[in-house]
This record gives sequence, structure tokens and C-alpha cells, in this order.
Amino acid sequence: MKENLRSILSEAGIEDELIQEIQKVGFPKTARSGELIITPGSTSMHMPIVLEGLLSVVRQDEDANEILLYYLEGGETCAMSLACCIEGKRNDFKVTAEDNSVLWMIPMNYMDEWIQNYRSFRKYVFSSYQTRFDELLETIDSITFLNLYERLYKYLLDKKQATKSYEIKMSHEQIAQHLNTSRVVVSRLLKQLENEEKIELERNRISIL
Amino acid sequence: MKENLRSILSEAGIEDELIQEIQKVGFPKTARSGELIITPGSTSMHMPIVLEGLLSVVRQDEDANEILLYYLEGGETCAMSLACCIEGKRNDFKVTAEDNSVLWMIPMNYMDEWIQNYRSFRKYVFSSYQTRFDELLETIDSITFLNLYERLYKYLLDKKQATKSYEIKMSHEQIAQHLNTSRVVVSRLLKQLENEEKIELERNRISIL
DNA sequence: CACACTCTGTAACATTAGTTACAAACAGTG
DNA sequence: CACTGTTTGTAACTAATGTTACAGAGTGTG
Repeated sequence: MKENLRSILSEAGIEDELIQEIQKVGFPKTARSGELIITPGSTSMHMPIVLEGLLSVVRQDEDANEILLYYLEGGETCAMSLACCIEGKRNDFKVTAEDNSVLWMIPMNYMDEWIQNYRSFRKYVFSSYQTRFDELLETIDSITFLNLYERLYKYLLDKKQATKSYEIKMSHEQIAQHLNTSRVVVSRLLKQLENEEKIELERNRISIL
Repeated sequence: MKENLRSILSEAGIEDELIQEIQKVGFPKTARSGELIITPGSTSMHMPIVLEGLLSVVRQDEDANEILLYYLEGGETCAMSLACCIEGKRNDFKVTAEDNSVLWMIPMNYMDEWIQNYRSFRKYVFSSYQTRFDELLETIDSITFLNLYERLYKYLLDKKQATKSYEIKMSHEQIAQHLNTSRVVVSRLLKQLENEEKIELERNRISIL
């Protein structure tokens, strides 16, 4: 597991000295597929780096309607939790393990020091910020400029890419929640996609063709 | 103008030494109401700080459909352009002066040094990032969880707050573009808002009651 | 004031998405 | 296999949003 962390950070250009420190002060956290990792309203004092697996980051409103913001894949981090912490603000997200996952948790109090002392870490954090920002923009694009049929298809393709599997194991109801629509609508559009031979439908499984 | 800059940065907790440097290496830029400041596809090498006025940041798709992301008000900055520059990526936004505005342009190449050397500047930049991120989330919330009637009313209230004026001087067509809908729809819903005595309509002017 | 242009109001209709209701298929468990 | 709970398919209907078309009001300019 520490080897995994090393290769991820090394890949990101972090020097050995800092990697060792990150290994020393952080700790691992595992989550089983479907497990809720962060609930809205909680305040976390750690920045997580995804070592293995896949997390979904979902936004909720007061009535518990939901929409998927983005996935966090292996190697990625959520620098947002940083600012979330600096400003002592509460978390507005729901983070769920979409797959059995392993995270490396870094206590926040080291952040400022590392950002000051390591150019590479600065770059890593800013780049992470930027990636999240870009993903939010892409989400806005989808919601704004695509109709539901297109959004659903894009959702399936994105999920395929994130899981690196052409088989998606979800119920229509789960998909509907990520898109903030109803199950019936999703079933209708999925059937349409199947008729156009873009996917194949089975119970709890969708194959992307 | 430099006094304005000083008070803004001082307010943000930046120390005198750095303020003077920012004054020295930056330069002012004025824009008249309605002027296009940043076009999609351009690459900027400066981080702008809004000294006076109001900017709108708009997202565009290939077909030139648009949606308002957020406003930049006096005192605010767009740290996004920073990462945009670090990564050498192109700008995906359209930034327009909603009002006669004055910006202070800071060349990018000083950023990394200041972030390293000034804790206060680090905080300023991260806080700016976070503010933009939060605004994107609020935009997503509006698009996702509100219907057009509610979104339109929220749009008017936001604009009222941003301009600190209960009179909004825009045509229905302009509003429709910010919300990515059609003029006819906006007129219809505005009329409804007027009937419910939340606003008053005149040519090129909407008064918030 | 005549003209051109922009802006607003409104009706009629089309399309998209959401809702309700119900039946049938499937999967797990005793 | 009988029972139960979940999942999917589909029809019929409602609601929200988008489109087209046109008329009239407002504004600036010669």
C-alpha cells in the first residue's frame, strides 16, 4: 500500500524526502463498495489521496435530491477539503465508495508547511484544485447544454472510463439519482439507447457497446 | 486607484511590503460597461484583481450557447486564471464588464514566489479559489434543483446584490442568454413575477420590489 | 414627425421531462 | 418451490420548457 502511495506521489513529481514524510504522518483508510465516506455537514481534518478504487462526489439539496459532481479515481486527491478546512467550513458533499477503495489520509496541519517548502507539492495541490474545477465545469456543461438522453449516454461513457469496464453494475434507480431525475425516465431512455444499439440491458447491468 | 488596491489587499491581510510590490509590478486596466475582457480560447498571463465595477464570467459551448457562472465584484480576483496559466491551458470563459470597471493586472511569473514567501498571499489565493469553487457549486445547485421561475428570480436577486441596486438595466434577451433559455420564456416568467408583485417591468429595466 | 430598429407581450403549438399506476421478470431465502 | 422484495418495462397522463409567429410599444435619428 505504501508502495502504491510512493509511486503515485513520485509520478506527481513529489521528491523522496516529502514522500517519506507523507508516509510517516498519514494513515490508510479502507472503504467497501457502497460505503459512505463523507456525509454533508461533517468537517474533516484530513486530505485524502485515493490509492485504489473509485469514489463518487455528490451534491445534495435540502430535500435530499442529488447530483453527481465527479469521480475521484486512483491517484487523485480532493484539494477542496483543504480549503474546506482552512476556512473551517463544513463539507457540502456526500462522498461514496463506488468500489472497494483505499485512501491515504493526510492531516491538514502539515499542508501549509509543505506548500511553503516544496514547489512540487504546491504544484500538486494547485493542479488538483484545477482538475476539480474543470470537472465542475464539465458537469455544468452537461446539465446546461445537453438533453437528458445525451447526458445519460455521457454518464455511461464516463462511468465506463472511470471503472475501466464496459459493464456497469447499477440499477436504473441509482443512475436516476446521480442525474437527479426519476427511475422511469432513465428506463425509458436506456431502452432507447438499447434500440439504437449503443448499450445492452440486463438486470443490474448495462453493457456499453 | 492605487489607494483602492491598497485597501483591498490590506483588507485581505496582505502586508505592506507585498502590497508595494504588487503595486510596482502590476498595472491598471479599464473596461467600459459591456466590453469583452476575456474571450474563450485566449491565454492570459495576468491575474486580475477587480478594483471597481463588476465582471460577469460566462461559459460557452460550441454553438455559442451561454450560461452565467458567477460575477467578480470589487475586491475579488480570479485565481483560476492562475492555474489556467501554470498549466498553459487555454481559457474557457468569456469575461465581460457588466459595468464600467477597473482591474489591476498582475503578471503571473511573480505568483509562485509570492505564494512561497507570503503566508498571507497563500491564504488570499486559496481563499479566492475556494470562493470561485463555491460559486460554481451554487450555480450547479440552481440549474439542478430549481425550476426556471425560481432560477430567474434568484438571478434577479443575485444581480441586485452584485450591483447594489434594485434596478436592473437589461433586456429580456440578455437575461435569457445568462440563463441559457429563450427571450420568450424569460418574458413569460417575468410577467408572472410582476403579477405576483415581486418586480416591476419597464423597457430595459426591472425593479426588484 | 417619419422611419428604422429594438424591445416586449402574447397566443398557439411542439418537445422534453416528470408522474402515476400497474404488470411482469428476477433473485434471494426459508 | 413458495414467498418476498427488488428491478424493469410500458402506457397514459401532466407539467415545464422551447419554438414560431406576429403585433404593438418605445427610442433614437434625420
